[in-house]
Amino acid sequence: MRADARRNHARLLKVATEAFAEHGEGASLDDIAKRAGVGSGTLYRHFPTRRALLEAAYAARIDALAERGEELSRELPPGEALTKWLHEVCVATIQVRGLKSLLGTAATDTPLTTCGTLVKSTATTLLTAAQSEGTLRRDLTPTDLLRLTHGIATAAELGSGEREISQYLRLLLEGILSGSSAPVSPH
Amino acid sequence: MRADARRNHARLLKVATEAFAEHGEGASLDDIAKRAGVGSGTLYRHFPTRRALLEAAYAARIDALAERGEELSRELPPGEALTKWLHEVCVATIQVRGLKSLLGTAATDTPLTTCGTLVKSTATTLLTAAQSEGTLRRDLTPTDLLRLTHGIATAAELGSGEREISQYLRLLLEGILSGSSAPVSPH
DNA sequence: ACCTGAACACCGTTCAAGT
DNA sequence: ACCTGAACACCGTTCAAGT
Repeated sequence: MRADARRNHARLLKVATEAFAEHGEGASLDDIAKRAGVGSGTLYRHFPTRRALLEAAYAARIDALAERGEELSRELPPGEALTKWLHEVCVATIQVRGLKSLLGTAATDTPLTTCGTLVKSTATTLLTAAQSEGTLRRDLTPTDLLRLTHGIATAAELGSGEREISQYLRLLLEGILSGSSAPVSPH
Repeated sequence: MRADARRNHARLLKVATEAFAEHGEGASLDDIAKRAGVGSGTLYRHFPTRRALLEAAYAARIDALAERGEELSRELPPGEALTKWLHEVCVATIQVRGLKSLLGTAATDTPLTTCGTLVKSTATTLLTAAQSEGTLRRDLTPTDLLRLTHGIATAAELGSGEREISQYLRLLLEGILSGSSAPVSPH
């Protein structure tokens, strides 16, 4: 890669991260190119689709989230590790604008993106451990778990945001019908 | 209202309903105006915002959903009525393109739209009945319930769609942690 | 090999002119 | 009182021309 190409790539990534954080995943691509000081064509050369740019901009974030999951699985009992990680995934989904749809792509049976594969792999680790321990239903796949977590984040987002995450996640974990006990709390 | 104004209003509503069904809530407003045979200004005169048009187009649908809830509350035991209604809300959320964001507005403490108020009122009826009966947690407000249902629909939408609704709704009702029993099935 | 920016198609919204 | 449609601002995407 030529020197100026590499520099443009880096600047685009930096500006894009800021733009997505500020305006969400719908941020103007033209504006990103302008702010990075390159022609719009250059943006499309480096990142042919909005998704590609979004992915590149948040790759580090996603990596950290996956790494954090592995860390928790080493440090805590399976049930607690899973609960805590799901909580952090929800927080990231809401708090980091533009991350939401990206995490949504992880919730498919065969994730098409690198970050999707990574997140799903972490979910699998935490889920199987909790299932072996006996604190999680066996009829639940990693895909189901990620979808439901995405749903909980969406539900919490309809409210004031983070405040509802703990509550709604606990409700998913315990069920909303009467008669269930409360084996694990999400905080 | 002048005769031509009333005719335009009706045509816009008809075309808009079709357009939203076909292209989702982001359907082109300009296209709607063209297909209705009116100038774009006329559309804005009748429906100043996209939301207003969306609401008008789906008002009948929402009314039917609320009415259906009242009907279920008369015909079935509270727990079953609630479960069945939530299932139907999820189906409508996914199946009827453009309805999703509209139902989202019902999930606030003080809904701003007529249809939001209606849906929330139905949710309240079903929820309080189930709580009185003792089959639903007491620490759950109608707003929470609608938000969680919206979340479940979103989760199911990440999959193939309707197929997952029953499963995910049951998981919310029963909880995903081990040790819970299954008092009510959503079908 | 890479970049630029004009050009094109599209969309939402407004408003002066018309009836 | 209501409608029309040109006009404006904006956006995504492509591509001929440049270096």
